[in-house]
Amino acid sequence: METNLLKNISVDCVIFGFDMESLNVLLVERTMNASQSNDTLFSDLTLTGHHIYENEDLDGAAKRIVNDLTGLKNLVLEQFYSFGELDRLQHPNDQLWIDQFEGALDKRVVSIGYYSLLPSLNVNIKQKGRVVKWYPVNEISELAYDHTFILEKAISHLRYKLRYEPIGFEMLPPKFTLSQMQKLYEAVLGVELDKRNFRKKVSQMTYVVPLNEKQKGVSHKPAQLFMFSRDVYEKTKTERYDFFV
Amino acid sequence: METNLLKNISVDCVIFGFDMESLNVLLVERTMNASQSNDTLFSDLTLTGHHIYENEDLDGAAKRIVNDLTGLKNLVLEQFYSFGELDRLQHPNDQLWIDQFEGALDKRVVSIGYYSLLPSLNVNIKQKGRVVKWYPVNEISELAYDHTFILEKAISHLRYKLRYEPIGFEMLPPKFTLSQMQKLYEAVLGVELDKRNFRKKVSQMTYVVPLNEKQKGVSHKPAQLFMFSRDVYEKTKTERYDFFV
DNA sequence: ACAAAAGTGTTCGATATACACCCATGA
DNA sequence: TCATGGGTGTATATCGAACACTTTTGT
Repeated sequence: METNLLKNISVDCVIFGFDMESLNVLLVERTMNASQSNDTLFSDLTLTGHHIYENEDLDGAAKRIVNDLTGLKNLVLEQFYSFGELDRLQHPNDQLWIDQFEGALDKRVVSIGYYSLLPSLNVNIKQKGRVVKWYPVNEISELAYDHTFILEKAISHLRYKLRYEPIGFEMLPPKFTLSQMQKLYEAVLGVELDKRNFRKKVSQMTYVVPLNEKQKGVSHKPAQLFMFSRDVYEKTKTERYDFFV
Repeated sequence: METNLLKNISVDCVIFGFDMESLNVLLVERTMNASQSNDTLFSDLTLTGHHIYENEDLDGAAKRIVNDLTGLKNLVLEQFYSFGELDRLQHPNDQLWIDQFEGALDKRVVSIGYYSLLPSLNVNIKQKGRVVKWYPVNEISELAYDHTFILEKAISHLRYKLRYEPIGFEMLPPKFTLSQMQKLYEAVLGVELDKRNFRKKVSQMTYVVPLNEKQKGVSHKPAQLFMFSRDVYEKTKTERYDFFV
């Protein structure tokens, strides 16, 4: 069914997850050994991406890439920016890697950036011989290729969007407490929020609906559980037309 | 200096302008005549775009495309979204056009969308045998290719951004009145604003600075002139970390 | 009984909204 | 002197920020 890969176009996916502590990203280890001695030449981390097929659209490619890694379907995927700098794959390490493993592909590649929000950290990552792990976004240093830049763009896009729209619930369990939701907002926005003021705001979000159910098995007062209703959100949202200073 | 065109990648530019009345877009007529009879087979409108060169980055390609059409350099250019639907160039008219004028290019093209804001409508458009005109965004019906979709994305991106950041001054003359600025905001946001409340907000924008100069030659009370200082803006802006319901 | 997180209200200042009249100029 | 758009202030309602104690559960 799938045909040729387009050698100049790829999709890179920034896969975000939340573990009730910090905002995390899935990264793949890229380790290159010398062909004879087997010494490690370099070892670094990349986002997950792939070239697109000729008969596949961009959203489809993003879906395929995340699905190949996590086995998940129907997840939130959003395109946020495209990257086409001339030198984006020109680091010597990148060149070595590309020559060895992707020799047929072109050195000039424009990559379309997508991000995905995962339901939780309990997903089973399909490792396929590569080491894939979650890393807290605050503890990531330099990535391979231009992936540090791509990640930064993704984070600021996510942050920007969360400020005005209810995204992010996909990183919480289907039933969540308000404290969990608050921690998510704090992790994404990188700021501490006041509990009472937070709850006052949330109580105006008609699409965050209380369930007839409480937390169980916690050694403190069990919290009320809530769910996010995209349905209610879509039906009640109104366009904002004013502007802010 | 420039080398090969990448056959699978193009950049499309949405060029916005403002004439103190409405928000406008530059569109190019695409008219196809039958080879013998010279009857018009179809005639419609497109945005302006072009494939990118192998040794040119995305921003550079966008700059080149707008410069070719307007002769302007150093204008605001911002990437907003990329378009890669399989059927985006599959309308029979598009196929006819591509076969005739761009035969060497591939039928599978991913296009990176940029928008540009022009200083005014007084720019000299380089016509190059094509008919290029400004059209009020509210009066545009169907465009060629997937350009209606691209335009819609561009408008909503512009609108979204104007609500939170001072962009759009590039569509005003360097010295402008508050009424002109208000009309711009109304045209972009698609809403009427209260004059006194608008001015109250603007007076908090330290980067909109009054000049020692007034309008001349108008048959009513001459208005105070203002300028936009990006410098002041960059120095005084603070990150917002809170969120809205 | 203790530890741990849940849950709750008020005050104060800032900001948004609604609204109407006089002013300076050119024709 | 008239037509045209420029320029201004106040009252009211709403929203954001700061802040501390009681409740419920498991151990």
